[in-house]
Amino acid sequence: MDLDQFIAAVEVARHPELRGLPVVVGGAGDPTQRAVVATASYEAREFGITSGMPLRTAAKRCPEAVFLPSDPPAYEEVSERVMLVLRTFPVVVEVVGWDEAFLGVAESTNERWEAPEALAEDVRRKVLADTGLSCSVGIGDNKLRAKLATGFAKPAGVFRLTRENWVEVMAHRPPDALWGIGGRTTAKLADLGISTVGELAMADKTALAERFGPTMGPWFRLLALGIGDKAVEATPYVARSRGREVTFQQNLTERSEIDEQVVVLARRVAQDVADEGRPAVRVAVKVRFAPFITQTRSVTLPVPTTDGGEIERAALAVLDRFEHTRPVRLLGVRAEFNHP
DNA sequence: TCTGGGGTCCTAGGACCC
DNA sequence: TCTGGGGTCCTAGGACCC
Repeated sequence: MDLDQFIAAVEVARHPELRGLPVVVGGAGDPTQRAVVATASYEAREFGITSGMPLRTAAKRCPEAVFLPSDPPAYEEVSERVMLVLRTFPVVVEVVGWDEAFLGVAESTNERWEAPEALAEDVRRKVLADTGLSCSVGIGDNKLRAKLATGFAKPAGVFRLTRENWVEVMAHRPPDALWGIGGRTTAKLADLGISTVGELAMADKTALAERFGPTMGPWFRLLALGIGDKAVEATPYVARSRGREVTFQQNLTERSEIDEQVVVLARRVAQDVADEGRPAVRVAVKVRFAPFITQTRSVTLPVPTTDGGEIERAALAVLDRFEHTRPVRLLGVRAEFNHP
């Protein structure tokens, strides 16, 4: 299940007068600031506005669009309501993000599998009735195919992608149509003479391993064959890390100011670590220098800790290891936990 | 089109150890 | 004399996803 234009839909739901207008949500809602589009309404997408695009660009494409600030707590709350609706069905629910979840239905034990479309439509109807939000449902014989199917189901529809129609639907598409292959890998594959999912499915395993490593190479081929996990897990997920980062509207040039901001971030991270109740084993600092040069440095703590002072000191020590020669555009601090 | 913030996982080289 | 083999940990960066 994937909610349609989720963030924009939440905003339109609480500002009904915006229905039918191009709505763009992102940053502080000010298109002159450094920020990107979180979600654009379908009306805004008509103007070529897409997620991840700088707000400034979006404003150029559609000056009359309504720009709204991003309000994560509001989206979190609505998301939780949707997930509660999903849990009223006889399915295993695995939450993937604010706007997505896998619904696990056992083929052999659930008569609904005979007509998964009927279940899918029930889900769509109940989500809409109980939350006012439109969603799309993809049906698949594994998670990869179900996930990709939601894309073909959009907006407000249902689509079934299984072993039966995989080749017909996917073989002619570029590799980045797959979930887990992006633009970078698609470009590298093109260098190997592979430009479609069908070609990737038939590619030489050894050649892929040589180019992309022993895990990724063969995995890409499996993706192209439509092979993937079937297990839908309801168990709450355990974080591997917690981080905070901020892009400054004006680059920082004073070292004292940079130190101050790292302390602010480290204290927030320390609070998150304390809330998590598990000790941090490693602290990483990210610096994006002007114009857009991103570097990270990190340290394994001598002793795992939840102590804010320790995390703060570690972050400052790591910050000191960068070569500070350019203005700073972004700072980030991240704490890592031991694997659960 | 001057490019957010929150994450995850993989890779590869060097250190270090036996 | 001119160089083992395996394993683990640490670190930086890349790629991807929502």
